[in-house]
Amino acid sequence: MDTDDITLKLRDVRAASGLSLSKAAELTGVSKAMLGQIERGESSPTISTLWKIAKGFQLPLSALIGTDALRDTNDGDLFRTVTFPGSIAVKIVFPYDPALGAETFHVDLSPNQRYDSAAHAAGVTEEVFVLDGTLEVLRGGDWVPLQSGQGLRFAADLPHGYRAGDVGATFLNMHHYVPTNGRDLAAGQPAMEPRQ
Amino acid sequence: MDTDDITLKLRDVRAASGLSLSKAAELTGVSKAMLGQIERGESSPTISTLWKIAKGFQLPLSALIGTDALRDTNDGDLFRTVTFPGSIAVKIVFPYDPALGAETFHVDLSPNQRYDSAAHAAGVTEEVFVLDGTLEVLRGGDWVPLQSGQGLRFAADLPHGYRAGDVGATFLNMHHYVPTNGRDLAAGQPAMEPRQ
DNA sequence: TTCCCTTGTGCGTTATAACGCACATGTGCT
DNA sequence: AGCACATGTGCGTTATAACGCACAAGGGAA
Repeated sequence: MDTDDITLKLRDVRAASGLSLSKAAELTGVSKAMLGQIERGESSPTISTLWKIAKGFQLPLSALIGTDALRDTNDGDLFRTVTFPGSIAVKIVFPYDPALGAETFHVDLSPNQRYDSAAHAAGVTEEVFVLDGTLEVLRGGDWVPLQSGQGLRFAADLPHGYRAGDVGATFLNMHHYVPTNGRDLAAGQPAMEPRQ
Repeated sequence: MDTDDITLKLRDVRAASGLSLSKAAELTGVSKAMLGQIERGESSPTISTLWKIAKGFQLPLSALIGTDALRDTNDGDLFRTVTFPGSIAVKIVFPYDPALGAETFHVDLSPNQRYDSAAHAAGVTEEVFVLDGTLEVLRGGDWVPLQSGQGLRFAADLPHGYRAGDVGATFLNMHHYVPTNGRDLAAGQPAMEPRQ
């Protein structure tokens, strides 16, 4: 999905409305020369003018931008690595997306390695799916044993921890945050600490 | 939803990944001075640079633009009926939870077996993580090849499909639905005003 | 035909997005 | 203390988005 699709979208939208460039310019507050250039792909509009156009046509921005571009991530060719406080390295399988409120990590623990996590924000839920080895998850006050191919879902707004077995453990770790409505982004922060 | 929220979104996204401006600049190909100005609302980025940023962070554009602004006016209510049409055997790893809006399946395809899925409801996002074998995912007209350990996130409100390789494929399939809590979707806000 | 209007595009100027570099501050380390 | 490094911001320059205006092409209507 490319950004040129905006040109097609705008052309279709304007054609559907039956408006000329002049009237569209008068309606949106964007000069008709600029509208023409955008439609021809000769200019990459700023979001400010994109917003003017969407407002003039009384349309959401999604009507101008390709829907695939709004949600498809880049092909997961290479994973970025992030380090949690506690010095375990995890790989990002699916990065945090505010629209989903979810992120997925790929974690690898050496034999008998343990990692404890403090309580996250209220409402945060974690899921664990063991890919290889054996793992124990501290949920509430109990260590829940998991084998390869097994999963566990638990509330992460309590202290919890992970402990690998004698052969180590590899598992996926999904974080689900509470849906952030609008601007209260501070409430649904992902759990990745600023660390390198 | 105001376009200034892009500043908040970008700040939040960058903080979530724990990246500095310098590293974010190196990752996205956008100068750190520009990233800083965007975060501070001192500049209205073009969609071209917005695309660079999204690509660098491996995020969809919706992670940077306010979701309210993107919502389609006639979306209507989304149905949470999960219909995973029969012909293939799936195992429920994590059942559907209304609080999360997510569910996870464990799918096993025999060699060269193919499964096509019709478009789901608008806004549904799927994630695929290959556990074993090789898999190809039909996303937006293209077959994306995936190997064991690789993942892909894509919009599932378009026709999509799965095709196993010569050795079959085992993969996790996560479905993310959109929370249906009523929100202001027609709220049009003015664009960012040019500075003087 | 001529006149008038509207269509979309091209041109020159202005505003500003984007860049590279340098600076001030802060933090950790010895 | 001092040093080294990283962070984020300010400055000057370049690239380009956006503007206003003017032009050429295509319709009708007389």
